[in-house]
Amino acid sequence: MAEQEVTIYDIAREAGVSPATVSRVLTSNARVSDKKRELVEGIIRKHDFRPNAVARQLSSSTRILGLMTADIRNPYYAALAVECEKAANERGYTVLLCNMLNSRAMEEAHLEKLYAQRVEAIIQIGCRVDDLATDPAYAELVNRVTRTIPFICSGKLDGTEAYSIRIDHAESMKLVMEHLVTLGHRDIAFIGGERRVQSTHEMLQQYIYLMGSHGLSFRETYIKEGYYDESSGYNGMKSLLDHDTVPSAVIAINDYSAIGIMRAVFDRGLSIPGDISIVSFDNTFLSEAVEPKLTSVDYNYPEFGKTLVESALNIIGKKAVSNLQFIRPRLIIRDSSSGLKNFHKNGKSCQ
Amino acid sequence: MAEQEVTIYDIAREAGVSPATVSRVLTSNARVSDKKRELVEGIIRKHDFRPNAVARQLSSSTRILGLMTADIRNPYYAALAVECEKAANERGYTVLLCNMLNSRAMEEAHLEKLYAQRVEAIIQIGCRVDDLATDPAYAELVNRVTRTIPFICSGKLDGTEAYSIRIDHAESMKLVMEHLVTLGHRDIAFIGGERRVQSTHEMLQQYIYLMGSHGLSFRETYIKEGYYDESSGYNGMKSLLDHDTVPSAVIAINDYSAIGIMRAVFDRGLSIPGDISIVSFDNTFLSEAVEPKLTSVDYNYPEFGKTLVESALNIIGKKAVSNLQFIRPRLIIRDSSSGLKNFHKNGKSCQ
DNA sequence: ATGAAAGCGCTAACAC
DNA sequence: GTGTTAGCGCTTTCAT
Repeated sequence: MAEQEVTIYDIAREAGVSPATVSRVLTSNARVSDKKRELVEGIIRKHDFRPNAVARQLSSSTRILGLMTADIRNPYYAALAVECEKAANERGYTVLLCNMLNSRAMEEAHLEKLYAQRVEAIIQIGCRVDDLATDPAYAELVNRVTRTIPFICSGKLDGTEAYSIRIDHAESMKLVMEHLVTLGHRDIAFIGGERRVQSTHEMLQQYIYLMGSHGLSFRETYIKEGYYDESSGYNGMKSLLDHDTVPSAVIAINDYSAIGIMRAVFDRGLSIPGDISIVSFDNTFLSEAVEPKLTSVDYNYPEFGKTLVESALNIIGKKAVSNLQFIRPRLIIRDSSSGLKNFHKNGKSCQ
Repeated sequence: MAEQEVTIYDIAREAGVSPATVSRVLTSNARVSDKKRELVEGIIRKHDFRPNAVARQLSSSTRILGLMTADIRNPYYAALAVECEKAANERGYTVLLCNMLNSRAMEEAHLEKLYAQRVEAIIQIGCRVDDLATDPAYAELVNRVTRTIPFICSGKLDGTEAYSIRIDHAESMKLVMEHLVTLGHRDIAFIGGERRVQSTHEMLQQYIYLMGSHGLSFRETYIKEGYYDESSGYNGMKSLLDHDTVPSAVIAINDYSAIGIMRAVFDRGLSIPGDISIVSFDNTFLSEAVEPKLTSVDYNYPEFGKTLVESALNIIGKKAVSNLQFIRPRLIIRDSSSGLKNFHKNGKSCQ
């Protein structure tokens, strides 16, 4: 450590050329004679010189994208964040990842930070942008940002110029419901999620609508609101088993809560999918890590990430981008769902 | 979008003061008269001015820490990365997070990037620094970096000036073995992990040693090498059940592979911990998400993250920091381990 | 306490 | 093709 920084000027002096020439071989934005190019490249190699990215960013563009996620420890966000990063890297961009950890204060702090950093666009996945009712204070902050920086999110922000690239949650629910109805299920419950969250709201609405349109009887008690974690699933399912007619199929708000639901089912000595079918959303690695493997709705993370990043870059490049785009979900059918009354499927009466 | 950037000069002109004064109120590094301070602050607020962080970084320090992790989608790295970020934020630092996605090419690319970005220190968790045998090419690259930037890692890098803050894996294994031996287990298997990885190597060695020191008979076939995922656990356990005397306890290389091991056990109609006890490492959220909940070794992520970051900051601040520090593991006892021959613990014969 | 001015390390006109 | 020069937006001596 502790060594004088080598700069472009040192290289230039040693090569007997101007700093501009060194810059040219570095960026290859202009032609330089082979002779000088090789000379300069040699000296750069000799000193292991790496141009200061901060200085570069100050005089040209930063080529940095800001990515704000709710909580990277959640597999859903981790999967999507990684895909965004891949897509960005492919286009020569770096991603500055911020974790909001479900704190509204951090959310604002990170937005400010990314703005100060003059990233070229900000992509936000989760948190305020997922609210059913937009927080006016946050909208105002975003409006400040969008005066100079494109803002793309996975949800919506009423009263702002935010671009939205979101999952078609109604379509997701439709895939799930049709799958279950086709299998013969008529008593279908929905566990987990908060109504104040846009996506959950849409799913809930679609769930109720489809129960009706399929001629199934809708019961308010078949909806168990909660959060998005294991214990929400467990508690929701437990209360369903305690106080109600047992449904033949359960829709979990996500994979994680499905794990809790499964635990509650097993606790009662019931089997999956023999006694109860379970279907979830997100299709994270958890879907394949549990037994039976979960039937789950997939959002095509590589494409989702790519769409977010490509849209950001197109907006930066002044190309026309639709304000609202949808990601088409698809159902991945595994072992947690099966036809009604299909007991003892594998010749086992328990587990 | 598209609006002329407001700079410190604009603020200065409007306030009738010099740019230096505006800078002073921004940084509060020097005293400014209350009168001018309030005047300037008013104008800053009026324009919602935020100083350009890139320009700041160029003229003073960046206050950025580079964090390289193997794969953020792995709950272990996610947990640790988040704690590092928290610790850094508390000290006024920003974290630039890089995902190596288990690719050696990305690992080098990210190291170069962080170097170019002139981060004040680089923390690497996972990948090359976890290898038993240091990759000389990577060591050389790191040596280049450490000429100007402190490098801290979770493993080791022979022949470099890297600081090491690592888990005491031998101690981890000791905790696990003593727990199992105390419960009466004598046939203990070890599933998952690669020998070429330093941590696995240490655990394996300690496992063999402790089998001996406890007078238990060691069988080579009780060691099933693999990777660190669910299917490694599943396949390892399956082969154990197929070809060998069934052990009464299994040590899993991590939570994720433990899930696979559990699946293989259940597939055979055996119970946990009734027939087989399972203990794992990492204590990620998965330990609590499965049934039965896993007994697992915890690494105190908040403290681990804090130690990494504090050490980095101390090195930056030229304070004395030990080249090698250890994180003390602790065992979290849950439901997947119990006394030998404790069948039908909960009155259930199955599941 | 405050202003003038010199960087920080690089890029990009502009001139030759 | 190549060098000169003026920024990019801020911080920080150095005077006053």
